[in-house]
Amino acid sequence: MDKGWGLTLDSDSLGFFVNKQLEAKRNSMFSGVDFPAKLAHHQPSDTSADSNRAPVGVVDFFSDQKRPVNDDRESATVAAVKKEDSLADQPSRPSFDVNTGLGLLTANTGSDQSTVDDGVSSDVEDKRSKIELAQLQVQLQRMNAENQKLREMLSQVTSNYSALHMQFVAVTSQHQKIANLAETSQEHENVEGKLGEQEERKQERQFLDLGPSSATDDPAASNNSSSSSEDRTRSATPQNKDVAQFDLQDNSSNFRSSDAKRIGREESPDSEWGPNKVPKLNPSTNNKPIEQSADATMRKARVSVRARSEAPMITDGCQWRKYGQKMAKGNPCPRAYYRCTMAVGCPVRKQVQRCAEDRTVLITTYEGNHNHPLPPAAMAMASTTTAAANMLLSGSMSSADGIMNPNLLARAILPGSSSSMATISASAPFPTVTLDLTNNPNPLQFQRPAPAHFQVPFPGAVQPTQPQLPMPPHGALPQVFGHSLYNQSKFSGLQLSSQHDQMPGVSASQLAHQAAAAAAAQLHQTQHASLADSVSAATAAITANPNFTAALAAAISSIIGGAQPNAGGNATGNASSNSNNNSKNASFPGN
DNA sequence: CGACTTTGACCGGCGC
DNA sequence: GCGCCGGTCAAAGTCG
Repeated sequence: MDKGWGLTLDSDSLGFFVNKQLEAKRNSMFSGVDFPAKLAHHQPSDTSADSNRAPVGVVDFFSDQKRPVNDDRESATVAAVKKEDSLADQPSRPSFDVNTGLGLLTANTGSDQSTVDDGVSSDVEDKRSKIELAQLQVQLQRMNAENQKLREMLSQVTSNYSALHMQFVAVTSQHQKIANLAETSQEHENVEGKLGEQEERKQERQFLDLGPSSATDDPAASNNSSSSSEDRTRSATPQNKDVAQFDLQDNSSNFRSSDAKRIGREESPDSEWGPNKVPKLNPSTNNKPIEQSADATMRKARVSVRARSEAPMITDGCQWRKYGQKMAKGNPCPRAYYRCTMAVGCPVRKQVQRCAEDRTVLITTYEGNHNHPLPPAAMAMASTTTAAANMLLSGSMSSADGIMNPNLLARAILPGSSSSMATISASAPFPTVTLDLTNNPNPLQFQRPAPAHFQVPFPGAVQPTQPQLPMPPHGALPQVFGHSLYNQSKFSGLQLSSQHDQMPGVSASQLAHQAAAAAAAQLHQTQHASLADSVSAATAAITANPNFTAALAAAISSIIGGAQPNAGGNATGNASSNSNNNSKNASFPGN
């Protein structure tokens, strides 16, 4: 697939369509002047046709430089045309110039220098060449304008599609939620009728435990709770109640207002993490334990990022507080537990552990959604992880019956021989999207994306029909989806236009955000037929661009703080905590 | 002194 | 029921 013209949609049908249109335009445009097809539209997989079209003596100076962005080819073509134009008046000129590619236009004119006499005929030829060149320039300009329009159209269409898709997901989720609530509510009331008040409360608590953690009837009863940490006390802050959480609390809050009143500490952030807080199934209530279990599992969606780093922790723009460290089985390196401290009661936590096989690989697992505004640097990572979680969760809806078939997903992710791009594991306790950014031997190579490693394990064959999509509180995803493709095309441009983050007016965080946007959009697109290609494109966007890689120090986590200093000081104003952590984490796993 | 890390204890789930 | 294991708590220690 042609990656040219800044459209890196790969197998995306829309991009394919647009590229085909562009190709048709180019072919028709240059058909009369015998313009080398490769120059107009480099297509490595179709060299035979190109060679037939290319005149003798033409040097395809792009054939050995498979650069990802063809905008430069356009400009190079125009430059060549202009330069040729300037040289047209010279009495003698080389048949072609390997360095400048001027020979292309020499051949394009169709004039044979060896057979053209000096004098009048030569002047006529020159004038004719000038005219043709002028026409070519006009046509090139027109083509560029049309290309730009097509890009904008593509971006707009993609944006509209993303918006519609998100609306569809939201509406479907709402419908399913209502249906589930109606069903469970009816069963619940039946149970209530049979039990005494105390037993009733117990039942409710058990039901509500599916959402937030241990709900209590009153403050006195809360003392009976097995744990009453200050975190949980803080978590009772009202802000949590309005936050779109990742958890079953939506169900609980929507269940009945009277029930909500009995919840002393609903939406405890601690409830969102850890098997200890995993919803307890109550066999007596018989509330479709399978569905609820799967539902809870979906809400435990995690995004794991594997990246090489000597630093103890990746710098992702957020502030984290370490609250525990454990030795995990099967790994000599301890696992560290961090909690987001940028806002009181933020439910986001992460685990950091070095890979047992390769201790240079740092595995960072995120879970939950921030309930507070994020700095741009953190926004990039949050957008990416949220998008990945969205991809994972909404992927369960891609099938007609709403049940995720891991095999189908596996085939979608692993089409044929490209299985090295992604794997699926069903062994993880929680649905996890694993972004493996460690296998990138040559970040300068773009044409073959670095292997993306997407693990989308689903512990059970039956998945809930409605994942509770975690909507990013920071509201980054809409923009992410809306401009993803265009942004991604920009990345390629960055690779060519600047070698060391010298893009004027573009900060590292902006680059990171753009990168995250592209990655997020690509992740989002993985719900569709072009899953593997989208994944590869997203990963390519992440890994291919060295500037981008540096900029992503605060984002996708292929960029690591500490040992690999962040580009431009990481562009994160809140990295003090992390740097502090780095300095203090002398006993960090693997160090 | 506040924020953070360390680290042993604790808790609940799960498998045998 | 017991032990293992992952995750969390919280007191003590450290640091700026």
